[in-house]
Amino acid sequence: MTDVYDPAAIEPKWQEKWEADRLYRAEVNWDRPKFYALTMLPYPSGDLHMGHWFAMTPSDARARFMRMRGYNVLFPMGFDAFGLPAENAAIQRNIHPKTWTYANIERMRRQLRSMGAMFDWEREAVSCDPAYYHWTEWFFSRFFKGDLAYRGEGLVNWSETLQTVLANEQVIDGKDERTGQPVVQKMMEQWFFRITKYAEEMLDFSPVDWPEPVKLMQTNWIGRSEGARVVFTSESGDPIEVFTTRPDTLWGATFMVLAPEHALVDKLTSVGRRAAVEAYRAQAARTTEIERLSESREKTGVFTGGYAINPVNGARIPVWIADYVLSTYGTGAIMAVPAHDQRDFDFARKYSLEIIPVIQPEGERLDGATMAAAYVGPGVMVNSAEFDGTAVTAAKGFANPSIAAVTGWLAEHGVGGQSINYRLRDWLISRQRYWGAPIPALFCADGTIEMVADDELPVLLPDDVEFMPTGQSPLRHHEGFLNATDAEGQPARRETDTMDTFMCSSWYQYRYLSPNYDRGPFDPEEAAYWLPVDVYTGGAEHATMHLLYTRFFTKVMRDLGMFAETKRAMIAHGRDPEGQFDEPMMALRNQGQILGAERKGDVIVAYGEVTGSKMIARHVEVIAPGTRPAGRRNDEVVGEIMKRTENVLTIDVGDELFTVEVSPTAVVAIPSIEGDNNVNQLRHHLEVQRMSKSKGNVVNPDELVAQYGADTVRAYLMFFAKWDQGGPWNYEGIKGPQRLLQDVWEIAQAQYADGDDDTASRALRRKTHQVIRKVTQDLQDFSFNTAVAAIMELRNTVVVAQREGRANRAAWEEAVESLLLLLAPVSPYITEELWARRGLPYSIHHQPWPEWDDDVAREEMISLIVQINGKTRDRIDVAAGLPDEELRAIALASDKVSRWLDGKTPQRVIIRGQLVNIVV
RNA sequence: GGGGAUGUGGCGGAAUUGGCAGACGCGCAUGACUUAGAAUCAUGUGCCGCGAGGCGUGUGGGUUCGAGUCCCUCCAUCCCCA
Repeated sequence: MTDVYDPAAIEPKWQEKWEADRLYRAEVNWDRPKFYALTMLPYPSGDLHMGHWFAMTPSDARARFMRMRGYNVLFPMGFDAFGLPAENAAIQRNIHPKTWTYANIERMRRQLRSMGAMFDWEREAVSCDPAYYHWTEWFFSRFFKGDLAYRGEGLVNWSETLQTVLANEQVIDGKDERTGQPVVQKMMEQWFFRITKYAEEMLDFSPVDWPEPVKLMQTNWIGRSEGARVVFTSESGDPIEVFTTRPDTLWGATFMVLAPEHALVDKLTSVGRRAAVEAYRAQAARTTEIERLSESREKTGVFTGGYAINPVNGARIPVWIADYVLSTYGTGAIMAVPAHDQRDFDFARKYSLEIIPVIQPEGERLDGATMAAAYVGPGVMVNSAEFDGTAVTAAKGFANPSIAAVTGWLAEHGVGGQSINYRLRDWLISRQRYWGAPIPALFCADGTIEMVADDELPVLLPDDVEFMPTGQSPLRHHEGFLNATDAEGQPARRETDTMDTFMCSSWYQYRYLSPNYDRGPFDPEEAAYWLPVDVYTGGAEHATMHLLYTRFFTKVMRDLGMFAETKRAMIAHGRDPEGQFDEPMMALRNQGQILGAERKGDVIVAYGEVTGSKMIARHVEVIAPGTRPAGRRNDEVVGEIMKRTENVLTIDVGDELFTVEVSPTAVVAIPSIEGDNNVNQLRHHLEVQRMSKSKGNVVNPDELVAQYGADTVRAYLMFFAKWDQGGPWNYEGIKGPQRLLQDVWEIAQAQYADGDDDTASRALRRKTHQVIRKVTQDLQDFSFNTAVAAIMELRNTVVVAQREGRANRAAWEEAVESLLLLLAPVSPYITEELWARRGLPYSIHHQPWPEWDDDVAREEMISLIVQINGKTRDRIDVAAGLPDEELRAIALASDKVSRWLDGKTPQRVIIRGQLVNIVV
């Protein structure tokens, strides 16, 4: 007798029992091997969506798998709780960011619990909690004292009308996303972290097991290039330093280009050119960096009227400014060699500047007047004085003899030398926002900057703040916050910028170790056991920024001696601390993104009056697609709804998008929905794209969980797509995992009549052991979809075995219990329930992972594949393990083979495993 | 624009080192059970062809006894950009 499978009854029951029993409490135990499994913490946006489940439940299954394999597993969870959306909510809906954030956290905690994950909630960390940001501030202070934090000039998005700084994500097409006000790029003094100091070390991935694409992206992001510094001189004697990867082309430098923001521009600009230069600088300020770097965009620039002297040959060359040179990259100035650099070439052609080839390819003569493109290949140096004839190879950097030779010459003559440049720039940490960790800096009356004393940390965010509709940080007007006293007791002004939230998420893996610890960011005793993170899971979209920042953070912590006590504790427990603090996460695995589903919009016919560029509709009717051609006339519009905002529709009428406003009294007719219809029931088109609240295509897992149970949703998420790729969401296939669990529910409680067929028993055991092997390897490799598929295969085999009843009871019991154990990490509730119902000891999640025996798993028969010229012509069942000669004889004896050979003699016979290929 | 990825049935996807293309699942079809539907069960299901057979992993080419897998070309889609 089995009752029906009712997840709504069993899931809450076990959830409560597990919590009461502290089943997932992870405690230091030096007698057991540790495993720190970490998954990226969510931003508390309000509701957990399918993307969170897709990221977290497979990570949880993996952590559970490791636990069953004997590891003491730490799998914590928390919230990355500072950030812009909370502040937007405050501005738009007049809710305090703190209220909004904590309400969301509370909601998401409940949703996270329903997942059935083995999170140790006693280790939860919330980054906006003063107990947390106390240490974020403390880190900042330490970084400052270690000369890793400094004040510098950085570009910000400045809105002149709002008098405020906007975040990059608030700026779209050079305008404020919310108000449409224009945004300009403005230099402003801000805080930076010296991440570039670690550029070289961060290029070394040898200690970590990370995906190749992530390592490649970080390597490109850091962008190391070898070259030379060269000091040019302006006519007034000011040095202008440039970095070049091609010092061997110095003799071909025919002009210089400075960034429009370069400090020397004013001084170099001649009286006659001043107006043009100023106009150009204003225009450049309106251009984003991405646009400026775009290679497809036409290069523009203006001549300053000034000249510089090339140090290698004394040539007098004109100095231009152009926005393709960035002040934040390199030295903000370049030497232009149009003959051998395509950007410089385009620029020179456009403005009729001189082009002098200095590298001659073999068997070809370049002519500056007629070249169609810059020459960037190998050759020999020419027109370069004593270096004429030096070989130029395709090698980059100092491995190229021409580059090495000229670089050495520059150093000898005191006009430059070897230099390594990185694309990576220092980390701009300042945010002109309220809802972030305060920067614990004081601006003293004498102009110096000091850090708030440790015993006065944390600098608390004041609660009594008013939010301006402009988005300006309320801290700037909060007298109580602004006014402070420095170490000498003199009045000082507090820093009102807060920290980038990437700062909070750069060290949370340490806070989880001891979220309530108050003598430091983490407890060294906990750290000595758990560190480093063994496997980190999260989205590939964080490949560069977050993962680069957190690596930098750990390296700084190591160099500032913050792990000293942890090392002592490690040694005391007999663990070697060597190499444990060079990297935060030893292994990394990425999941892909769940994209919002594509959906067609309703096709409608709207009748009404056209006023100006839109129609006010009196009647809107949904029609079957294709029944009427899209288009518009004076009083009638036909087309698909692309967008709907309240009662305003954007209709695709074929060749353009047209706006239809549905009047409040209009009749809306939707045949597929019974009764009276209203405008809100009209469906608009959705593209396949990232799920996000602003796009309105978020799939809420709560409803699915209510309908199918968390176990089924978990199994489906692991099954429906490749984990590392993700894909557009659809729940069409959820019936598969639902049937799996339904079948397991019945199998595990079925009465089994003992059988006595040895062959059947062996076959059942063989499948059981093959599946144990497959699931073990797949979970090891994060291949969740194939692991679930293998479990389904075992289910299929067991269902047939039950119907046939020929295998013996031992084989049956082994198959059924293995099935439950293999499924336990995927679907923890149902397996716990069935384990208990079978009278087995609590908890299934404390059981050891099943082992397989290769001998039991070995096939007895194989299907021999017989190919002729690589095409399969026959399949013959033969015993496994026959020698090649025998396989060859069997294959050649096949009727089908002789028919295909048609009397011809085989030239070659290739035998590989169970395949025989006959070449004719 | 730069960087990173991905293209396999109607759909999601599977396929150690180059070696049976399409595991597993959804969907669909036919049948069984049922007053009916849902659920369940059985069988089938890459495409063309009555069949023998042919064709098939985005496109076009190449290497090989043999290519989804390796090399070159082009096309399409997605993600990230301080």
